[in-house]
Amino acid sequence: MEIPRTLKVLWGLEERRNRGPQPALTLDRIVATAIEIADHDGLAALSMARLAERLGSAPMSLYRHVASKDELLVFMQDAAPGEPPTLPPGWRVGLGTWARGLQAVFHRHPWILHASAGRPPLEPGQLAWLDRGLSAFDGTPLTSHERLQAVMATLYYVRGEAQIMAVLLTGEADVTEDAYGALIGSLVTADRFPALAAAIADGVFAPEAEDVTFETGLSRLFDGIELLMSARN
Amino acid sequence: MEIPRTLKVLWGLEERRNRGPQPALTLDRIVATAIEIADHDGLAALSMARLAERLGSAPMSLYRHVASKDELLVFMQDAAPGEPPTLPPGWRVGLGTWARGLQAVFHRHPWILHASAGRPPLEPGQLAWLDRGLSAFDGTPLTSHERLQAVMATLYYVRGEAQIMAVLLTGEADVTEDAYGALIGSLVTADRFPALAAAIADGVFAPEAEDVTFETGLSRLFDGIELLMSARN
DNA sequence: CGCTCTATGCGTATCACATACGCAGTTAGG
DNA sequence: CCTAACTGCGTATGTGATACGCATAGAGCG
Repeated sequence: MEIPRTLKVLWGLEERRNRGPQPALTLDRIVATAIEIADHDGLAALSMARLAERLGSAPMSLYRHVASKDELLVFMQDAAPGEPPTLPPGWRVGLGTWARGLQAVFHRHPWILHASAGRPPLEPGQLAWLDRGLSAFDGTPLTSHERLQAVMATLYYVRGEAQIMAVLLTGEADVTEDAYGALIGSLVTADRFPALAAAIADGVFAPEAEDVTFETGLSRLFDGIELLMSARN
Repeated sequence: MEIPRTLKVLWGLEERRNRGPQPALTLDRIVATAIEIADHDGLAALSMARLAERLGSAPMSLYRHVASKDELLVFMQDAAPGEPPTLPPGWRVGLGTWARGLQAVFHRHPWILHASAGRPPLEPGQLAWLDRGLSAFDGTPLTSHERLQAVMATLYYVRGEAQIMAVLLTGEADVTEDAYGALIGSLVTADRFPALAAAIADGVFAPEAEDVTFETGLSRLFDGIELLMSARN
């Protein structure tokens, strides 16, 4: 079982010698700048050339610190979420805080959703969040397995929501929000999409009160978890 | 309010003249072949050149039928899911069938998760699925708004799960499943990740019975929806 | 029945990008 | 002070998307 280089670096397992010149570039600085670019201009705008330019170095210099662009993306994914929030007591508020913190991360760094995880999490940053999420259930009667499944379900929900909402908020939309209502109304006919047409007729796509979706769905999920828990008491 | 060309094509609103030579290439054939490539070799392997080669034409010929590669991706996203499944009666089984159908789509076409939606759905394929999902609640006491939120929550959950699981199943993993348990056990220490360490000690990452996650979490969510519904009766 | 106009296939060229390879300069430790 | 371990980076190569414009095919009009 060989630990991949990328993980070794992330966990600080790489022995650093100290022979050569003073590094003008650090991995931290590279990753931080790459995150800035991705946050500001999107993942597509992040090229090794642009990154090097922003860092004041030549493109190839980056490869002394990063094996490939893919590895850089892994580093970025691990660093961008930062420390998970401190959770208030009570599993429901606690996990709610965790979920909203995660949502905020995805809103701040939407590109994380495009850079795929690649495997079950083994990066320290990811594990810190997972650990914090699990800690919300300290003192509850759920088994470890149930706790993990509850946290993962929450993660799925938050991630899915963020992904659907991401591009909507990025402003890439080729149709404005106002035009959307009109367009969908004209395209959706009752004979072809009966249930949807009925919903539209009830005004579900009117521009008011739409952004409660996240909280509402989360409450459903938490209600379900609570039901499981109360079956244990 | 101008309807983007892409949507016009998808909804068949484009008037087709019929003057020139018989097209050797059709949009349908292009999209179907592109989906094949993406399914088989991943989205990264889908280049206009490779696609053209598979179609027996020159790369630039594709641009007569598709405005750009991005537009092609939208067409692919719309076509790949196919028809939504017919739902059995009863909202819970119905929505469950819908969710599992959607999960199957994501497993069959994992690249859909990477190609971003771009906006709230306006493609006929997406709307067909949304409509079918909503139809699961026919005859229930939920309001249109609540139905939409329930379906969207389910969508978020399924999509999030698929995205986390996708690359795991693609086999890109740089760490085998067996090695994973050992690795995570050695990296996660109780002082740094107490809750996670406890869970691991309880064997949550042992290789047995892990894939029930999808159904379990979905049951939690459905329980929450059911609670809302029974409050209405 | 030939003319014309629209649509199609595609060759060429350009530009952006990731990255292999190897040289040259730098400095800590012997 | 000298040498090995490192760093920065110039050059070159291959891939990919796509603008532009030419040549051609065939439907409908005269």
